[in-house]
Amino acid sequence: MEDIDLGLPLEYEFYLKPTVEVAQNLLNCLLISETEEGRVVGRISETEAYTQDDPACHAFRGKTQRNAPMFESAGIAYVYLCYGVHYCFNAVTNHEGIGEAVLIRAVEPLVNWELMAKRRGIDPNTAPWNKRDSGSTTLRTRLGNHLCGGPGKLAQAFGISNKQNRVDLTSTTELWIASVQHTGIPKPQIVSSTRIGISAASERLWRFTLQNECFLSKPIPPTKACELEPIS
DNA sequence: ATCTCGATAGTCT
DNA sequence: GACTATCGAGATC
Repeated sequence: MEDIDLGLPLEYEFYLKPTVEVAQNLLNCLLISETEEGRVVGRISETEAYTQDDPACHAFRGKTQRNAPMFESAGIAYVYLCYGVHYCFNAVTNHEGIGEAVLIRAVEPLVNWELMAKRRGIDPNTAPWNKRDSGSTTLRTRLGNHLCGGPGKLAQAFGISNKQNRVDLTSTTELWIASVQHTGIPKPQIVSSTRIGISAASERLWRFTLQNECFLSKPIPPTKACELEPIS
């Protein structure tokens, strides 16, 4: 169970590409956290891109103490506290001096569900939502989404806090991202939608997921009715 | 399934 | 002083 192939850590150059491209390329890559408590691994299933010319980006109005890591080296972590309670984990992209990053919004738990559940304060055996229902949603999906289906949740499950701000994600010491196949996902499999909780720049469809993905922070909005085939 | 609402604290105007 | 890249509980359909 613990002996899955972790591949190789993504290199500095991976994060230098345009931020929107990096956000798409990060899908299906592995997020790995190693602490004294143990190692946890997840498969990245939802990302969002934030560029400096984007009103929704923390760096839009220039560098401040909080967003400074976004302007630093590509491939480091940018972690910040949101709503006073939750940490959000980003991978910094683009060259130094440009404030851009990719928010990791959801992962599929792969290794050490037990530790993730412990950190999330969940008892997998007695939690009330831990019941098979009559729908298509499986137990595994529901548990996975409770563990890591959202930026705040996955940060907690992976033991990420402001202590991980600026950690080098290309180094396999504490927190890193790895790719099993360096080529990434074929573009047609990628679905883009509006970013969650963002009102500015709503025309930028920079939330990225894969088709048929079930480990998500929120469902993908239904396709517009006019784009659907009529039902005969 | 979809909604509303409150908690909470750091950041920026 | 007014936000906020969220979460979970509780209400309602």
